[in-house]
Formats: sequence, structure tokens, C-alpha cells
Amino acid sequence: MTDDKKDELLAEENNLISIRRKKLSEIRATREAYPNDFKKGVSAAWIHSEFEKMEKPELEEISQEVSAAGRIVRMRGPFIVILDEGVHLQLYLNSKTLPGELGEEIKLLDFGDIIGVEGSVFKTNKGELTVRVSSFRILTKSLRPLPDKHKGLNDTELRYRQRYVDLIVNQDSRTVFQVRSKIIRTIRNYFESADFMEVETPMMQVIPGGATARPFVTHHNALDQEMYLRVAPELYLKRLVVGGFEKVFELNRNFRNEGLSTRHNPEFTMLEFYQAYATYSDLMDLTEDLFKTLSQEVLGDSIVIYQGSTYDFSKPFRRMTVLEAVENYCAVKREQLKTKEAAIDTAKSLDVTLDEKWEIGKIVMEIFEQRVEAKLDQPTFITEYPIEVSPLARRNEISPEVTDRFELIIGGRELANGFSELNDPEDQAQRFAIQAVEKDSGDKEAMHFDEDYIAALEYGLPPTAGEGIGIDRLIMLFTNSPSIKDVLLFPHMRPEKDSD
RNA sequence: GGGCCGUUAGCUCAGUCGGUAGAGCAGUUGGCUUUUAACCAAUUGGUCGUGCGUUCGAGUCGCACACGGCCCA
Repeated sequence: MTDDKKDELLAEENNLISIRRKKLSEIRATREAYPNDFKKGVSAAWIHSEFEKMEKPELEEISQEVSAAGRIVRMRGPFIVILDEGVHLQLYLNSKTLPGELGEEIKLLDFGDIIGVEGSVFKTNKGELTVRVSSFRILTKSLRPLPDKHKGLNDTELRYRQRYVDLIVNQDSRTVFQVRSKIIRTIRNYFESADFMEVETPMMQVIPGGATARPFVTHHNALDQEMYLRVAPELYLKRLVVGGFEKVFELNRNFRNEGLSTRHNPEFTMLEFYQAYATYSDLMDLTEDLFKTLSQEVLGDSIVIYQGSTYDFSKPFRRMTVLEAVENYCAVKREQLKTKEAAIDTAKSLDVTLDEKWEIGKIVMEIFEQRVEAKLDQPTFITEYPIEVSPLARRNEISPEVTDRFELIIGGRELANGFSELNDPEDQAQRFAIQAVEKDSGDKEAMHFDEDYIAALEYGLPPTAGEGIGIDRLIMLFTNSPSIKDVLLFPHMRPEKDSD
């Protein structure tokens, strides 16, 4: 780049950035501007835990030397506060008492710079633990100004688009992602200690399956083949149970080509687990225990407060059937849902939008989803889902029009979905055939006919129950976050403007 | 997809009836140098999201679009 060109770019650039860029070139003129040889001896957290309890004279006496590093977040006269792994550490740098060059170098410091320091630990007259810096070095010059030191970064859009800035300045945001990590770790431990094996199945699939949802389509060039990002790992996990891995789980990303909302991101994290010789009823018990364990281990309490509601996970969850829920929450009688015609009338009277071509089970589910689900605040297992909306679930032996399936609703939102698996290959083939017809008639969410999965069932899937838990929604619940974007490090956002 | 709200300095926000674009923080210069949102003095910084329109005159009024938020489907 020519000097003219450089000047031109500088002129276009924000003045605050160009001032910092000049400071950077001053550094470049004398030494390596981005050195890699600084050894950070101790963390800010360690310094606090080790010396906070000591008194001023005691600290003066031992005069402990340390080397530390962090990002500058405050400057008060000769005091500079750095942030190291979320912990503040105060430094004392007096330009009049430091050796000449270092005293000059203080002028090059800005908020956001990452510095490495050496010095001794002491306490100020006001009792604040501080490092009296004897030497320091700018390790990384920051060229962009940080947000307001008091008001921080509030703009939701900027917090999502520039998460790195959000994480520097908003401790609450850091905490959400620390809790997220801990929840995922706790889930892994929970299943591993219950002898489940963690597995990884394809995210790129030739036949997408396992959920009624529209997939993302992509293309494999060498094979010249359409491929889909998975909407669920379900069919692969059950193939593993056929193969004799009787307790498996997968904790990873699914992709669904749907709209965005406070509860939906196109890619999201799902836990799915399968257990041979278990029923959906066993999994409801397991789910209660899992939620209790998570809240105890992650929050240290069985009580979770979410957006004004209080949930006590030490108590068993309510259980009711889909029909009971519609009866209770829509004030309708069982007869009003008995036939398709009655159900359509009921739906219309409740102002539920529907398609009259739908079967009765689908109509009842629409009533449930549009008029009941949001009202179910306390943890509730809803059971007896209609067969039409459950193409992979086992038929109930007493009422063959419903399945041995449940969903867990908390705060009006679906958190989990589990069922006894359909392991009758002939029944499954018929259900796939029905899905294929719906697909041909234009339903983009309908499932494909998966012949290899039928072949697997024909080898024999033991009686099995399986469940999926939406991890992002779970984390929203445990971190009291109103939007899924708050619990995703990099939520999907539209491009800001056309970049060409 | 529909409705409502928002978009002004790097950040957080004011901006009245349409009449010279403001504050705090950050920045710059100097002072002070064991402070606690440090302080004191001076001072720089704007495509008012984008485009079109109404008007003598638009941050402000109208239309369209973009992005975001909330609610609904």
C-alpha cells in the first residue's frame, strides 16, 4: 500500500481509531508490536484469593512479586484496572516514578489494550488490593474504542452481532454462557454415569428424517448429489440400538429451515437419547430426575425462576393427556372432539386456523398448540398424542389412535418430546408411506420414505424409548433469558447491508 | 407473513410547534498522582439507518426500503 493510499484510508476512518493507529505505529517503530513472549505468571483471580485477606503492612513486608496480564477497562489517574478472565485487578502506574521510557509509554495506553505487567502486591490507603507496577508492556494494542464504561453495551443488535464486545463488557452475558457450558457438562456426566454412550451421527444426510420439519438443502460436488442438513439424529440413533448399542445419546446441532423468533434459531442444539427395554413412562421419570439434578448442580437449588414464574423441580410434574388439556383449558367436552366434524366445529368456535383436509388428530393438535400450550406454565407432561402427528412413535395398545408419547411443557413452551419407539417395521413402512403422500401433495415438512431405516427395523429394534430435549430452551429457562438469541453465542442475524 | 415500536457522535441517550444538531462517558492538550463512575481546566468529534417526496426550510411531516426489538400467525 502506498503512503497516499494509507492516508486516504486513515482519513475515512473514525478519528478515534486513527488516533489509536498512530499510537500503534509508534510502538511498531521501536519494537515488535504484537509480542508473543510474555509469560503471565498468575491470574487476577489467584492474586485476589491469595492476598485479599492480608493487611496492608503484612503485604508491604512480604512484597510479593507477580506478573499478570489483562485488558484495560478503567483508568483513574495513576490507577489502571485490567480485566483478566472476567476478574478485575487494579494496577498502580505512576508516570512520575516509573523509569523515563515507561513513563512515556503510559501515554500510549488506551481502554481495551491488553497489557502484561510485573510488580509487587500491596493495598492502597482505601484498602484495595493493587499491583505496584515496576514494568509493563503493551501486548495487544486495541484499535477500536470500547463502549461506555458505565452504561456498557445495551444495543441488543450490537450485542448479538459483536458478541466479543458484549463478552468484554457485560458480566451478565458471560455468566449466561458459563452456565450454558456447565449445563451441557452436567448433562454429559448424567448420561455417562447412567451408562449411556455418547455417539456422533451424520449431520449431512441424503434422506433427512426423524422430525417433521423443512430441511436445509446443500450439494455434494464430487458425488453430484443433493444432501440435507439433519433436522434430527433420531433415525440414526435407533439404527445404533438395532446394532446393539442399547443406551446412546447425542448432544449436538440440528438445522431446520424455518422462521426466526425468540424461540427459534435455524441451527439449535438438541439432546437425544435412546434406551432399549424402556418405555415412555420410564423416560418421564428420568426427565423429572434430570431437571432436578440440573437445577441442583447448576443453580444449587431446586427452584428456578423464569420471567416471573417459579418452578420447583424437586416436585413431580403434572401429567395429562392432550384431550384432557383441551377439555380443561378450552372448556370443551370430550364429545366435541370425538368426530372429525365435531372437532372442526370446535376448532372454529375457538378461532383456531386449520385446514379441513386434516385428520381429526391433527385438528385436535392444532387446537392444543394454538389455544392450550401457551397456558401451561408449571411443568406438565402431555401424553396420548394422536398417531397422525407421531409417525415414529409406538401405538398405544388400548387406544390405537394415539401413541405412547409425551411432551414436556414448561412456561408454555415445549422443552422435551419422548416416546416408546415404533419398532414394528410393517407399521413404520405404512406410516412412511402416508408421510410420502403428504410430501407429494406439497407438505415440505413431511418425512421421506427411508428404506434403509425400514431394513434396520426388519433386523429387529428391541423395545426402546427415546427422547429429545431442546438444549437452548433449557438454557433459556435456567438463565432466565427471554430470547434464544441470549443463549446462543452467535445467533443468526441478517446481513447488515449488501456487501459487494 | 401481519401489527406496533425503534434506528441521532465510538458508547448511553436528549432534541419542544418544521427554523443554526446537544449532553454524559470515551478521545485530545495541560494539571494532579494511593484513586474508587477519581478530580480540575480547555477542546475535537455528526451521511440524524437509506432513498424519494411535501416545504422557502426536514433529525422532526408523508411514502418506500433496510436492519433490530416486542407481539401475533
